[in-house]
Amino acid sequence: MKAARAAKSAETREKILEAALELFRERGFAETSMREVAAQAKVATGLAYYYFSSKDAIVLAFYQRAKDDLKPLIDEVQTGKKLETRLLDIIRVKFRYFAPNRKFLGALMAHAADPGNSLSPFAGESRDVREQDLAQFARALTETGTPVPDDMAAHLPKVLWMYQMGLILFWMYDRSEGQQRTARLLEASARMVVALIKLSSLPLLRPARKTVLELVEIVES
Amino acid sequence: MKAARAAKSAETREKILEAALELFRERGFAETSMREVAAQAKVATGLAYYYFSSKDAIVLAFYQRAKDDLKPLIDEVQTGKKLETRLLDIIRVKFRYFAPNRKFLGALMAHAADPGNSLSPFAGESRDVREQDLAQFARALTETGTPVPDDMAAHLPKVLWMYQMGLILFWMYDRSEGQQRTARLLEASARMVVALIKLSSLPLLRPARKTVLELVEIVES
DNA sequence: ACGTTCAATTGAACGTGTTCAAGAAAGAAG
DNA sequence: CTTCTTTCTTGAACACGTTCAATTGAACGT
Repeated sequence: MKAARAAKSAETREKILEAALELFRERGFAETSMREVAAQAKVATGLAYYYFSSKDAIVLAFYQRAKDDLKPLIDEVQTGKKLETRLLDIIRVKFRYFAPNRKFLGALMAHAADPGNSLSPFAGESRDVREQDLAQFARALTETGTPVPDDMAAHLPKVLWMYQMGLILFWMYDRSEGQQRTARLLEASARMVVALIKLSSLPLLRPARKTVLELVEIVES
Repeated sequence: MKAARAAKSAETREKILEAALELFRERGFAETSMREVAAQAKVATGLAYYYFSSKDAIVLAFYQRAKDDLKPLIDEVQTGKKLETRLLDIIRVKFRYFAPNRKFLGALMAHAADPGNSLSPFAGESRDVREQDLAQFARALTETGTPVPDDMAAHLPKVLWMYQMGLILFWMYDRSEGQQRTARLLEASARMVVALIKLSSLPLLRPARKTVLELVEIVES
């Protein structure tokens, strides 16, 4: 029986992942050792490394799972008629989903921020997550019939993705109760982002648009 | 003799700092061990910890020294008549100074990006550095006689500081030869930043300015 | 000169993330 | 059933950042 073996293996992997996430949530990422994770999952230390290539990889696995969990939750919310509503809904769904793990998600950011790591796990592994995010923003733009200048169309989803990432970073640092500061920033900034997109279609603002596009192209090159 | 003792102590500290920076530059931050640093400085491992509370603290010490080194270099350049020239000059001076250490400075960012570290060394220790940066941008604004709306005046230096930090982050990641992408981004973005500041004085744009200010105030609260 | 004091210095020790040689378990092949 | 192969699983071992009890040695009071 090949399937039973694979199932048992997946089960063990899951057991380790759950044990780790539980401890990360309780005690924090840095404060939890791989030995404790293994003990909690009732396996030997080395086995955690058989299933996960590093401690960071565990957080990354959670991140991958989040991608799959979030897909239907976001699809459910891709109904609003206005772009602003869609942006708010998409981002709020993510905040709600990640809320219990808010504190230790920062640990991932910390390592991802290290330029030395650009080739390593993160760039490659998190590509699917980013692709999915981009598709969601692209969908929100087209389905709401938001008019977008031709030269901006290719870049706008990525710009919205960066906007989202900035908000998530702010959210991870946000120590206000219930992260209400992030909530306010989200509302105010989403309004502004949408206003800017609308303004960008005005013929009068063509030079300004070209200037911004120049920046975007340097950043993405 | 008390002074001789203190001088010797400072000398040892300097010896360790130099040994560390040399190895960090050659081999990278993560790839250099504290034992190697101590060996290079010809002292015992523990002594490095007598002078520096952690490995990160060594990079921080370099960062502190940079602040003092940069002060006269930037003063020298605070002469341009136009705000754009000043911004370009100030930021270019920093790039030039940090260039040899570009790769390992990222290591500091990585740890500083961890939300769990907000109370720890970085927030406190890097305050002076930030204060000095803010003062430099404030000086550039006033000495060039740039007209700034009253409600923006208090925030603008910090906004410029954030702009600078964004550029530095981009620069640390920039793998293009001689970081030419950063050079181009700097030029294009500085032009835009200055244009935006000028536009912000137009009475017609008062509502837009208020919107942006609302965001800035949420972020800084 | 002699003991006292305290900054400076040492190297072993701790707990960490990670690796690895060795072994157990489970199918496949004969 | 026996042997071979592949997949899991183990725990000791490694190098790391960091801590610490112990030692040195220079300045000081007497």
